[in-house]
Amino acid sequence: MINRENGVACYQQLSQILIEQIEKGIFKPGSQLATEIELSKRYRLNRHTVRQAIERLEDEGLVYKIKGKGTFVASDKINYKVSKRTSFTTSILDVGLNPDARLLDSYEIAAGKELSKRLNIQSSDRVIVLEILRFVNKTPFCHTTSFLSKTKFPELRSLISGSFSLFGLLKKHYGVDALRKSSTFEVSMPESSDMDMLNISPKVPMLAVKSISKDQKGGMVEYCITKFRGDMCSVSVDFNGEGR
Amino acid sequence: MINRENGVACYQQLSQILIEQIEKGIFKPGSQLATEIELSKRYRLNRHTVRQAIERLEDEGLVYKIKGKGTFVASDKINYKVSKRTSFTTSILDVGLNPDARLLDSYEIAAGKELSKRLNIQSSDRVIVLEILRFVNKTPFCHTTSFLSKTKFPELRSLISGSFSLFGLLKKHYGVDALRKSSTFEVSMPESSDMDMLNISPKVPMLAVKSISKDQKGGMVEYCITKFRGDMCSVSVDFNGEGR
DNA sequence: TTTGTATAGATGTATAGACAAGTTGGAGGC
DNA sequence: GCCTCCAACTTGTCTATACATCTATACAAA
Repeated sequence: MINRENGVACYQQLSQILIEQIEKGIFKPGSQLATEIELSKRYRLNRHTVRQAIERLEDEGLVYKIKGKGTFVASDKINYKVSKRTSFTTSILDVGLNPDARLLDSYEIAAGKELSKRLNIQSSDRVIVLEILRFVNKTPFCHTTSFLSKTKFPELRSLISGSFSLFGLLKKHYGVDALRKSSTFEVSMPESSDMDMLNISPKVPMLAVKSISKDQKGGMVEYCITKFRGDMCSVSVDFNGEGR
Repeated sequence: MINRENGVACYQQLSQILIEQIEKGIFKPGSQLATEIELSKRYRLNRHTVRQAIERLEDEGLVYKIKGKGTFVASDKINYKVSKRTSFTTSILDVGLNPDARLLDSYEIAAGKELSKRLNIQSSDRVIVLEILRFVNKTPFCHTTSFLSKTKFPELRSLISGSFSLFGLLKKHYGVDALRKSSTFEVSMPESSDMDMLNISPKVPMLAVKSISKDQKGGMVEYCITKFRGDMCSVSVDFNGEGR
C-alpha cells in the first residue's frame, strides 16, 4: 500500500489513504478509526509515522482523538447564518438542530484602552461582561463574550439571569433596538479556556467573529467576540436580509 | 527554565516561552528563531521535543519554517474589508499596503450539479472559470476562483486579459451592476494547489469565503471562492456600508 | 451493592540515532 | 575574477524504545 520509492513521505501517503476512506464514507461520523498500532502493523510503518499521518487529519478536522479511547471520525459542518438581526436559537432551529445556551459568567470591569475605543466610552467607565456558551445537540458549539456599557444598561446583569435573548431584553427594558453593524472574521487557535469550554484539542482551529451592534440612532450597544469551532461550522453573512 | 515536575508537558512549556518572547517583540517579524539544535541544547530537550513545541507556533501562524534555512517570525495580520461593493485593490490601499494581482487561468466547463444550482442555470450550460492570485507587498495573499455563466457573458474571457476589475468590466460591457449578496466563512486547510500558489505549508489554516453576487434585478452574476491565508489576515464585513 | 485493585489497551510524551534534502558560503581550480 | 564543488548547517522524515496517563473491564474485597 505504501510506496517507499516515489519520493512522497510515508505519512502523507497514509494521510491520503485515510482521507479517501473517510470521504468515501467507509467510516461513518463518530465511528472509531483503526488504532495507531493496528495501522502501524497493517502498513508496516512506525507508530510515530502513523501519528504524523493522523495529525494531518486532526488538523483538517476530519477526526478527533480521545486519550485512552481512540480516534474517531468527525461530523459534517453546520452552516450558521448571520445578518443584521441574528438569533442563535432560530438560526440553529432553521437547520433542523437543537440549540441550547448557558450563561457561564457575568461580571464588571473597567473599560480600559481597547474597550473604551470599541464602545465609544471613557476608559474609566464600567463595562458589563457576559460569557455565554452555546450548544448544538448538547455539544458545545461556540463561546461568546459580550461587552456592554454599564452606564447605558445599569441593571442588565440582574435582568439577564435565565434569559439569553439579550437583544430582546435590551428592547423590552431599555427600548433599544440593536442592529449588527459589522463583523470581523479571523482564524485563531484556541486558548486553554476555549479548549476546556468547547472540549476541543489545541489543534482545532477556531473561527473568531468580532461584531459591533448599534442602536438605530447609531449609538454603540454591544461589542462581542464569538469563537466557533472551525471543524463544526461555517458562518454565512447575508448583506441584505433582515434575518431574524 | 523547563520544569519537569509540574505535570505540564515540556513541549508546551517551551511553546509558551517562545510565544511570550515573540509577543513581547523580542524577535521582529521576519527575523530568525534559534535553530532546533540550539534550542534543544539551551533547554536540555531532545530535538524532537523542540520540534513539537515549534509545531504549535506554526499552527498558530506565529512562525514559518524554510527547509535548509531556519524558522522565522511571521508578520501581523492584515485587515481586509468586505461590503456590498468591494474591490481588492482599494481595500488593500486603504490599509497602506501595495496590492497586485495575476490572472492564473481562465477556462470553461460544464456547470454540473453543484454549480448549476449556485448560478441558477442548467447543468449542461457552460461556465466561465477565472482563477486569480492576489498579492500584498509582492507576497501571495489570496486565491480566487470565480464562476460566471457563459450564456450571460459570452465574450468575457477575451475581455478580461490584463484587467482585473471584473465588476468594472461587467458594467462597461454588459451593463450589469453587480452587488455582493451573501458570503459564507469557513476554516479550511490548504490543498496542495493552495500550498503551491500561496507558498505556505500544510499547517497554515485558511479562511475560505464563498460569495454570491447578483445584478440589481436579482439575477445571478457570480459565484466565487476566495481562500485567504489565515495567518496573514482577518476579514471584516460591513452590513450597511456601500464600501468601495 | 459498592469499592478498590489489577490488567490490558489506547493515546501522550520524551529520548536517541540515522539519513534525506535544501541552503549557504568558502576553498580551490580555472 | 569567476565558477564548481564540497562541507557544514538547516529542517524533514523514519525508526526504535521507554514510560506516563487515561479508559474500560474484570474480579476480589468490604
